[in-house]
Amino acid sequence: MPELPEVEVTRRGLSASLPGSFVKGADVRERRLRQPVPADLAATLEGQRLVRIDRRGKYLLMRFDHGTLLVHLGMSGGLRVLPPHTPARKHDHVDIRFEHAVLRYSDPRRFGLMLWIDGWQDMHPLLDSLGIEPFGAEFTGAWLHRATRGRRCAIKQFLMDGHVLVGVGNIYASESLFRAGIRPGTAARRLAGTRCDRLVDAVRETLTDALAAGGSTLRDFLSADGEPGYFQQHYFVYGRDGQPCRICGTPIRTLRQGQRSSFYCPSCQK
DNA sequence: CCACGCTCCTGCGCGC
DNA sequence: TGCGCGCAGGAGCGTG
Repeated sequence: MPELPEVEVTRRGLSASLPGSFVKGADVRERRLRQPVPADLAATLEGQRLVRIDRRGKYLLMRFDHGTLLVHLGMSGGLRVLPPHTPARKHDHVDIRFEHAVLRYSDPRRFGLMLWIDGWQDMHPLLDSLGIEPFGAEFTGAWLHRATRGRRCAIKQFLMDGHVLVGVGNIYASESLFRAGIRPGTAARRLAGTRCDRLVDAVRETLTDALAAGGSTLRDFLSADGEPGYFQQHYFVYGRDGQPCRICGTPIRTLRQGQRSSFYCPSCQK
């Protein structure tokens, strides 16, 4: 499932070939995503040049001459650059046709999103309330310590709250907490300053490693050129219930938090 | 403001 | 071999 590293890998992949190209047309085969794909998307995009691609959290912001195509990959979404006239398969919902390539959006579970915003000012409710970026200067131990004061929720759920911090989903939340030596069920407000420092470092390291490995994958994710990422081979705890901790050998345990599975080592994490 | 649970959707793995 | 079931999950939204 695309988390921040996968989205960033996609952004870089697309940015290598598409900017500067003009849209010849678009084909929307399935409009029913999280919100409906605009009915007039093809008419809107036709003739516009793709200038560049930005990212905010897990949203991709494709900057065209007159506005921004906002794309979220949801759970199972992917964007790929393909040769013109490549036949569409099941779940290939949207094509944006450029002169020398087609940008294809596929999303079996249709949790993704594709919306048009006029201009480049990112005036959209979905973007207004997003939290801070994990690679931004604001994200420090001091910030985390302050932000968690009074919060009774578990630190794992706090990390995954996109209105606080963007880009950390279920997989990397578990992985980051393992690296920081903090149990996922710990109440956010009980973290002392030094543990906040350590957690901030762990989040950055986890995301950096995932990015360097090309993003992770469960089953669905392919980067922009169609190559799967390989970070999943490096998971310390995610999906490893009952298997020995890679550090100390203690069996990894699982925990249900807010309808999500968390994984942790009862020995390495306190 | 905060915490929590529900919802969207499809593919896969499991048990029988 | 096939069927039905439960699970996976980002994030908005409604409720208390």
